Amino acid sequence: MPLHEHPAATDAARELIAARGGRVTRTRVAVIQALQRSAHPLSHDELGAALDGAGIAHDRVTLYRALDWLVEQGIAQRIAGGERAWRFEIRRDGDHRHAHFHCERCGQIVCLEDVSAAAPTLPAGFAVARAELVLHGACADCGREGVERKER
Amino acid sequence: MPLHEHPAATDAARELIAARGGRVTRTRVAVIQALQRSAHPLSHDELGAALDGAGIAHDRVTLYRALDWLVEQGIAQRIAGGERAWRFEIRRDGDHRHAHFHCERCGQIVCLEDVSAAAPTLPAGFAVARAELVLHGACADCGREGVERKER
DNA sequence: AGTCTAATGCTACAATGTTGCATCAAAAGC
DNA sequence: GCTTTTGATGCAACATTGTAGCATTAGACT
Repeated sequence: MPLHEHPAATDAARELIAARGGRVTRTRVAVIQALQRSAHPLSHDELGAALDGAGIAHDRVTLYRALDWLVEQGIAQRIAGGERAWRFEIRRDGDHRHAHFHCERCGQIVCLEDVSAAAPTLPAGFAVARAELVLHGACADCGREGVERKER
Repeated sequence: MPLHEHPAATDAARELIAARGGRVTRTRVAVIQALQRSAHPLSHDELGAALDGAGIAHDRVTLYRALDWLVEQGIAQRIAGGERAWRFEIRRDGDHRHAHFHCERCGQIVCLEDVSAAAPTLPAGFAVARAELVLHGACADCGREGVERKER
């Protein structure tokens, strides 16, 4: 059992899962909590590290499948980031259509809560399910003068 | 030598390359032409097929490197599409910051020429180099009633 | 034609996901 | 509480997408 687990947060995660008729498993609970605690979207790798940190055994495939399920259920959402790997974040109430900033120096993805992708006019017949706006550049930390470029 | 090659288009591509001080090679010329001819951004795979069709021998690595060079030189640009693989398109005059539409049924990427990603207000210190706006949904063909869902 | 070196084409590898299948354990029934 | 059922897991093997190192080829220049 993970040390110092917060009961209230755990219960919220468990309910979120049970409400969808899914089985409440260590992996799913831990993934939801990790996503909820994080200020920015997490990659599969970062989530794996979080599970390790929580003392929860898992394997790559299990994590992929847990994430697939969460996305399918609308609990989490997948975003495309700047690199090849997907990143995941919890879907907050409402549509939560915020934009993301990808720092090309440190690789970090930051949520831009108050920036939303405007739905533009489209050719006839096109139906938009969701819009993804990603800004690429240098974040506040990396953009400062004198800051060493981090290897990445 | 490719059959029925259009001399004018070939010359334009050759000049584009030479102007950057690069060597004019079969691969680069063919890649530029394929990108110019295509109405939508092409994946690495699609480009490979195009080269095969033009009777131009190549290998995966060469194609990746040719594309890297074209992007580096500002001749082409990379976009993130809906799937894992990059897609490439020719950079037209000016900044060419148009948006893209990703059809979740047929996987196709369509350029939305007159939709541009609005540069939003950012936290202090953030510098935006480029913005990527991708709309996900169903394209005109796939959205029509009675159209069979294509496997993908 | 000969020289120089950027591009190419291997081979091998790395990163990110996916599939199939036997096993385990969460939820439900007894 | 014990058993059953089946969703979730863990493992092995594979698929896709992209990179690195290095010997060889072929543009460009003389």
